[in-house]
This record gives sequence, structure tokens and C-alpha cells, in this order.
Amino acid sequence: MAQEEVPSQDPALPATAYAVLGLLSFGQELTGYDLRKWAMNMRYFYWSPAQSQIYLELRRLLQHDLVEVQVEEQKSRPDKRLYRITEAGLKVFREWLDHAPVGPPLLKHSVALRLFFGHQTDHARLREVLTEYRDWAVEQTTGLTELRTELDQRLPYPALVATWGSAYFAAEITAIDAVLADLDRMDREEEAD
Amino acid sequence: MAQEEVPSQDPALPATAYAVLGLLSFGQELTGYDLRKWAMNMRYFYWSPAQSQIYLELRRLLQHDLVEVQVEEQKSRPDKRLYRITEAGLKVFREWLDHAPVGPPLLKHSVALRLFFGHQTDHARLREVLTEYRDWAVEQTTGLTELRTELDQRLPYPALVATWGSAYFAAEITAIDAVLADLDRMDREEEAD
DNA sequence: ACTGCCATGTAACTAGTTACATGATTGG
DNA sequence: CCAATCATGTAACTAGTTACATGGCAGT
Repeated sequence: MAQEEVPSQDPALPATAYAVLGLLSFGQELTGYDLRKWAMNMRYFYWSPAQSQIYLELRRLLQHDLVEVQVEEQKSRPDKRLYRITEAGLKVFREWLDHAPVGPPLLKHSVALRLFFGHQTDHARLREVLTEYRDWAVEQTTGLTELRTELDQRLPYPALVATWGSAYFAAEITAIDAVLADLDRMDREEEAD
Repeated sequence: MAQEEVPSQDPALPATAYAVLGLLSFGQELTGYDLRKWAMNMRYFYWSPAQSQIYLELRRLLQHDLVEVQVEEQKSRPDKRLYRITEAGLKVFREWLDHAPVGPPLLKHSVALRLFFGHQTDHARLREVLTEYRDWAVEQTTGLTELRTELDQRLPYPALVATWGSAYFAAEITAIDAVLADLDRMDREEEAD
């Protein structure tokens, strides 16, 4: 390591670090374990990183003095490490929130990918895959509606995102139904020649 | 390395490898360069990996004999490597298409993430970010409609996905408008106290 | 004259994953 | 009594990124 000259002007953190920082920006002291649970509530629109990744980001943020930790000793189990955002952390987070370039969402839709290659399989199997995805999407809407009622008024912005998420899954369900109908149409057209 | 005993029964390839294999399953011989262009057409629903990653996957697929290559020598520029899917490749691809478990889409929506943390910024900035995203989404629908007319009849399944994609972006635009309206409402409620 | 396309590849890095290890406490 | 939860962390790996290098040829 070189001798420190500048106290890291622009840490250029990965998105996950900002997600962690953002969760801490609500003002509560949280453990890595707590953060993982919160991150799971965000899975509807932001892929939850693995548990080990969260602990890694926390250590990185600590090194940059963007969070501070208070260790609570526990008998015969790992010490509880309560993280809190620092002034510097809040500053960096707000800077990101206000000035980071608006990027497109990163999407890897494996079901859409499989439909794209539909010429290599049959409609029966395609319908199975699509239906399974549809069922999953229905479950997600249920989960989101529950989450939203849980959030409402207390956390207005997360509630807004939950509403958005519901709309997203509703749209997916409608789109799947349209695709399913199109597959039927294709079958009928094939039959009638 | 151990001495080869089994000729790699289950290669367990990453998703990107299947995407490449799938593109080759249309029957054309393609270069890495061609594949990158095709992958860019899929960016609406499946994140385009970096160019270097595509070349890497091709080399891996070659090692597994899932593709074969025909080298065309070029004077004073890199040789053109035309890849073609093999019988084994087609088999592995179909196996994946038919039997891979249906996974949820991987989504990292940085705009939704920023809205989630709206308490740390102001509505003016939030509106800017949302509007910029909205504009981008509008562009995407335009691109997709063009692509769909280009695909229609010739490639029915990609056309289906393109339609789905249009619906997705349309839903995003509607959702953003709803969020924008909600922000207005929040402003009015704040004002009236 | 210059920009963009064709075409491949390497090097160094970062983000992320899965699997493992530990072990008491709480709830049904 | 058994399963889940709490709570952190390491090790080995894979997927993916950016930046660089090369250099002719086609179109405006």
C-alpha cells in the first residue's frame, strides 16, 4: 500500500454498496443479518446478493469510513456487529442518489430467452415453462401486496416502489397470457393448411 | 488435471453459453462479431454480455465440441472464425430448453432502487431521474417495434418476445407516470397542512 | 480526411456465487 | 425433540467487466 495522500475522494462503489448504504440511511443500526433480510424485501426489483457479499460490502464500507460498527459481545456465538451510517457515508450516498447517471435496468429474463428459441422445442413444453413462470409472477404480486400494506404511510417511497412492482408483475401476467393465446393461434393456423 | 474418464456428461454451462448456442441453433454460421450484434438485439430482455465474454464462451463451447469452427484466413487482419453448432451442441441446447428449471428473471433496477431511497433526496431530482428513465423506455419501445416488423413471419418466436418486450416497456411508462402523479399528490398533501 | 465497421484477442480486475463451519437459542 | 433463527465469516470458484492492441476497408 502507498502512503495515504488523499482520503479516497471518489470511492466508486458497486451498486450493492449503495443499496447497503441506502438501507442504513433510514437511521437504524443494523447487523449484516438484518441487512440480508431487508435486501430480500427488495428482491422484487433489485436482485438480492448472496449473504457473503453483504458482509464483504460492509467491510469495504467500514474501510472507507462510510459506516461505523459497534460490537456487542455474545457468549458462545459470533459477536453481533451493529452497523450505523456515518456523516461521510450519508454524504456519499446522497451524492450517488442525486448525481449518478441514470442507467438502464439490468435484466436477464431466462423465460423470455427460452421463448426466443421456441423453434427448437414444442408448444406443449413452451406452455409449461410459461405457465410455471406465470404462477411465480402471481405469487410475487401476492407477496408485494402484503409488503405494501405493511409499509404504507410509514415508508412512502418503498411503498411507491411496491406499487410499481405490482404493476410490473400484473403486466407480465397479461403478457404471458397474450403469448399463450398466440401459441394457440399458431397451432390453429398450422392445423388449417 | 485428472485423466479424462467421462467425456463431460453434464457440462453445466452458464446461461450466456446457452444464449450463444441458441443463436447458432438457427442454423447459420456466425462469427463472434455477428453473435455480438445478435446479442444486442436481445438486450431488451437479456443483458448483452461484453464482447470479450462472447469470445470466451465460444472457446469453451469449442472445447466441449458443442460448436465447430471454420477458419477463413484474412490478409492483414484477424482470421475470420465461423462457428457452427454441432449435433452434440444441438442436443445439449434442446436438453436445456426442455428441462432446465424455470428460474425467476434476474433484475437490477437502479431507478427503482433510487426511488426506494427517495427520503434522502427531493422530488425535483426524483422527477428528473424518473423522467430520464421514462424517455429511455420510450426509445426502447420504438427500437422494439422496428425490430418486430423486421422479424415478423420469418422468426415467429423472436417476434413473440419482441411483442412481450413492447408490453413490458409500455407498462414501465404507465408505472412511471403513476409514480410521478403520486409525487405530485404527496407535494399537495404536504402543502395543505 | 475521417469516422465507423469488421474481427479477434489478452490482461487485469471486480462482482458475485456456492459451500462450508460454528453453535446456542427459540418456538412448536 | 427437531427445525428454524440468529450471526458471522472463510475459501474456492465463476461470470463478468473495462481497457487495450491491431489495422485494413468502406462510405461520406
